[in-house]
Amino acid sequence: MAEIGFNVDTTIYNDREVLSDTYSPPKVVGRNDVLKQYQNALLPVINGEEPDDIFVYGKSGTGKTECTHFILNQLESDIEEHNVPVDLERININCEGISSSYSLAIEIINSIRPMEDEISNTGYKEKRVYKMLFNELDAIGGTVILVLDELDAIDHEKLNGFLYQIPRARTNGYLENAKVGIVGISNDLTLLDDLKSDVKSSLSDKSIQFDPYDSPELFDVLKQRSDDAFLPGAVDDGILRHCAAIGADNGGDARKAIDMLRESADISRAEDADEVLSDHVRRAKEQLQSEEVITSISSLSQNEKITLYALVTLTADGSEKPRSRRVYERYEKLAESGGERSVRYRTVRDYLAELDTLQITNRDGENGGPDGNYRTHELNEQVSVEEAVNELSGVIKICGVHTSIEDVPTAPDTL
DNA sequence: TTTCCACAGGAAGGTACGGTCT
DNA sequence: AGACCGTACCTTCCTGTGGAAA
Repeated sequence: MAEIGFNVDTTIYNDREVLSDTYSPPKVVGRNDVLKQYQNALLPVINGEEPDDIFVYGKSGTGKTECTHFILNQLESDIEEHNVPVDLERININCEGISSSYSLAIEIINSIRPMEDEISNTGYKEKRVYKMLFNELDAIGGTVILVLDELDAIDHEKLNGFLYQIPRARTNGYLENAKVGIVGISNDLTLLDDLKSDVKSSLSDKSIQFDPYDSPELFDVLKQRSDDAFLPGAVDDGILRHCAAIGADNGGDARKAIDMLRESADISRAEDADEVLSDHVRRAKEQLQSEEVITSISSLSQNEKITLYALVTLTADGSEKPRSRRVYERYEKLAESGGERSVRYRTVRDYLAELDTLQITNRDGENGGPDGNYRTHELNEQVSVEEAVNELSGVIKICGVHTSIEDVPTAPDTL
């Protein structure tokens, strides 16, 4: 048996927490222009006026959330420091997993109320929910900023209700004590297009766009973090530039670049290396891509997993880029063998579209032949068969071994 | 040129479910 | 207990597309 032992890290990290998602750096790097816009948009707050609603948009990892918290922290400390007579309360809601205005209102109510007074997610009439919400906000009083992160997670059209109600609550007499402003953070600009015109016009007045970071900006971000995170000599600027370049190639996402740096350093530390090397970065990149896909697979529904499993077995059978109909036929067989009720072809097409969106598979449109246009599907090159089969093991147990799954290679070869 | 075929995808509606209200 | 509410998941229907065949 190999000898197992733990060594205290004396060469790489000074403070690994600095590279975590939850860490807020004391200074924001490379976003001065948007911070200025933010500052202007929030001026009514410090003057005790009704706050404007602000719409913040940009791709993920462009610093929207970080800048929002930074500027609001700054606002709070300035109010305190200069004894400004403004009672400011901030309510942070992450909208991931929230599907409608109704659910959002309930989420806010429950975030204000103590645990024992929380209400359930369904059952109440919508009007009643808004009444409860306004009561809670009014009880807080003063200026209340609702920070709604990942607002685009909510079905765009279903957001109209909430975004219509809140700004008008005061004029309609539902709010007497509280001045409520919304800061909506979205990865998706089309959110604004899908809103009703009156809702849209009030939001678009104060919208702030976050562009993706370019490579030099990402370098500055990484440099700032690495100075605190690492011991001297552990990471040189060349490694930071490497991570920055990968980040810039992946949509200018600072979070991804920081994750890449941390993963590289973890690999380096695990190997007792004195410093982070390019090879560590390369392996970290592969590992993170693979992890992302595997996480997506584990979150799929049972039928989506069977659909993916159908594609895995077809691919293992040597069927290159099978089309939707072929995947469906295999899916039906698998579902049947597992005693599951199979869904219709139309639904499986939706599953295949979802798998493509999650980048678990690649979906191509083809034109030609007697069938006109059709779609073909293949596993994303980052998904190894072994990992996919591991993640789908629950489904495989149910469906049994009725296809040529025995032939699925278990070596970590990508297909 | 028209018709047919196989397909993609949007829209609307059905159903089951977990919840509250009266 | 039964009406009602919102949600998730799914089916059905429909329109549009593009190549082949008539």
